[in-house]
Amino acid sequence: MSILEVAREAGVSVATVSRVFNLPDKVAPATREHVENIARTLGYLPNASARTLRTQRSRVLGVVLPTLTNPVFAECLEGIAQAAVAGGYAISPFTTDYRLDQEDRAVNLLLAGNVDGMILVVSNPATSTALQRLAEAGLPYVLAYNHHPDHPCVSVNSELAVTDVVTHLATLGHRRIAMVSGLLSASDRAQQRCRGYARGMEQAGLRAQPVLQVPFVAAAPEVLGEALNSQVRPTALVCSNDLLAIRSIRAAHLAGLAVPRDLSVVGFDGIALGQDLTPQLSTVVQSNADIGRHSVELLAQAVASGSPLGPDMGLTLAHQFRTGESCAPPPLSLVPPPT
Amino acid sequence: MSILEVAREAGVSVATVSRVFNLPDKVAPATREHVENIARTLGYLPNASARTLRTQRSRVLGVVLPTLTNPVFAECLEGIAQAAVAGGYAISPFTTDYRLDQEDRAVNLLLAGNVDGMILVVSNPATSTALQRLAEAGLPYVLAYNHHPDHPCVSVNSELAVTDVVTHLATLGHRRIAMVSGLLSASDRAQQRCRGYARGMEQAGLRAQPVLQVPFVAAAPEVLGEALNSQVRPTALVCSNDLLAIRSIRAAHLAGLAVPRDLSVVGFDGIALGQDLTPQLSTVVQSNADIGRHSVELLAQAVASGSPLGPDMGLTLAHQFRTGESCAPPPLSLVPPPT
DNA sequence: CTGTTAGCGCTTTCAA
DNA sequence: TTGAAAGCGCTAACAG
Repeated sequence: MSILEVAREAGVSVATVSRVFNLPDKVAPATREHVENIARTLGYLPNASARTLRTQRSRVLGVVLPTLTNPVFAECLEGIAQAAVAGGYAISPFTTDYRLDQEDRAVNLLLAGNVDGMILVVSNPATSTALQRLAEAGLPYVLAYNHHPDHPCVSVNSELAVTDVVTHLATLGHRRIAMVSGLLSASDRAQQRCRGYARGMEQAGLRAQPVLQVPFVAAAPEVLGEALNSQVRPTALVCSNDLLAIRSIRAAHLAGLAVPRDLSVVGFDGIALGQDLTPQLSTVVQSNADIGRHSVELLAQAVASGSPLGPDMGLTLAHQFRTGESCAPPPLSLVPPPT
Repeated sequence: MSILEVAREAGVSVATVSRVFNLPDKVAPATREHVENIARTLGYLPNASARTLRTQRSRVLGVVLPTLTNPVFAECLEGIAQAAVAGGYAISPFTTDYRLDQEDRAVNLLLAGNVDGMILVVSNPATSTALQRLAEAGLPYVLAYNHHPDHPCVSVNSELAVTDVVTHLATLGHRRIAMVSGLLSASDRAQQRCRGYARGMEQAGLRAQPVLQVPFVAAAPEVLGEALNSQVRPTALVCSNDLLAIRSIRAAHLAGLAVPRDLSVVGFDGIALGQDLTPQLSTVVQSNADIGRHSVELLAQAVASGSPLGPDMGLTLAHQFRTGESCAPPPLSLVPPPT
């Protein structure tokens, strides 16, 4: 079913059929209706590849993110998908599983695939070779969740958010507050959040503890179990993300501690599920769908204007602390007496 | 950067360059290396749209699913994405939010987008107009999670699985077992699972109760609260999916009931998160990633063979019941005395 | 083993 | 307001 058959059937030229779909105003109303009818009865759908080849515009946005297994990114992708459809774009997502070679591959595939722009969540913008090549390619792109002065980023101020969380916990009376993170090398987000922790502790006049690094999911109970069984165990855990917070709560349970009675736990991301848990997750809420939506909008804008996004075109979205049920004042017995 | 420039630079014809990328064996090794070098230094990437237009093959698979907000589908999409990359395909996902008009739209967009095949999770295969058109279009497609004799489906036997769950609960001593479902009209999955419940109850010689329908997420505490506060409240809840199970546990908590002490709750789907919760979710586990992977493989096979998948080409994957911590024998006080 | 060439389906000047 | 025709970048006969 090509434009040619529609043209023949309608007794007009292919140019006219094309105009009916792309510049309807430039076609006489009668002709237009006629062509539209023929097209409909024939079930004609303009061929996207041909159009892309001709116009050098695919109306497809590439998306590169670590995994859909973490609801943060699933929520974000949902936002991207919605905004894309609304803007007349399709998307082409790739998953990297936090691996740099996969980042590279995805960007290549996308570049060859004629996407009009890309949204990516990279491990580390400062060192990503994929990002480098992309920037050189002159294709519009925007980073989501990352943060870097040389690139347009849509994110929240993670560092500040975590600092505030620590302050909050300190205000509740906590003194031994620990940070739980995934592999620090795996993402700049993790690093920012740890910096926020360090700053928060400093501001509260507390001594920062070594970050509890959970190298992979299954290691959580072990790593945390050890920390929670120590003599001077923390009374509060600041987790770098919600998934980690959920596992920390589990680890606490396995160690015989109740949350929040014996231990407070705070997450980061605001995944929807957090509110359905018992205890409801206390967390830093960012709208993941909005991060996706705004990324699409920036990109659409760049595509329309024909120029890539400058590093200053990024967006820092608002975040907020949601007081759930997983954090409370420390057990009295564990509050050190004033000195 | 087109094939022409590479050809010029390498001093060969475009045909040779094309062969280097598509039929490397048909090119003299020396020429091949030479062209490869030129292509690399020029940063040449073959244009996917042009190739698609010429070959009528896009190496893109369309995906239509309800939402990424439910980890079931996010896990499935992750599986799809992985298998697709492995098979040399890109994917183009659309989200329908369980709306039929969106299903329709997505299928249209995908049809116009020259995808080589589609994986879809529809509301109801029996009534989906989108599915109808797709089948007529002669494009390979496969349904995931759905179940219907006229279409190739990759799924587990939900009905049987739920029947077994009910049997299990009955064996534990439960008599008042209720079914919790989302809108029954929203999906054939929900209907199958409810049928499984009815059958299980019948087999156990128990009286099936009216299904507790939770029309939308936020309504869970209300609907369930009412049921759980009644005089003859259920001692066990069979939930149509894990998200519903998680909310049911929350609702129980709000109603002052502890799970599993006062109430047993079983889910369906086996989302990864279920194992990190306390209590760990008892659920029917299906490998969502595998459902995605197998769908891709079937589709790839169909594309390779040039013919759509017949209705009998589907796959029923294994499921298993995972005994978590959310189900236990009923409280003794609530077990009716033997008659 | 390599080159020439005809389109794939569409948009877009340019003319009429 | 409409049509004729060029060409986007690529692959695949076909010829050599």
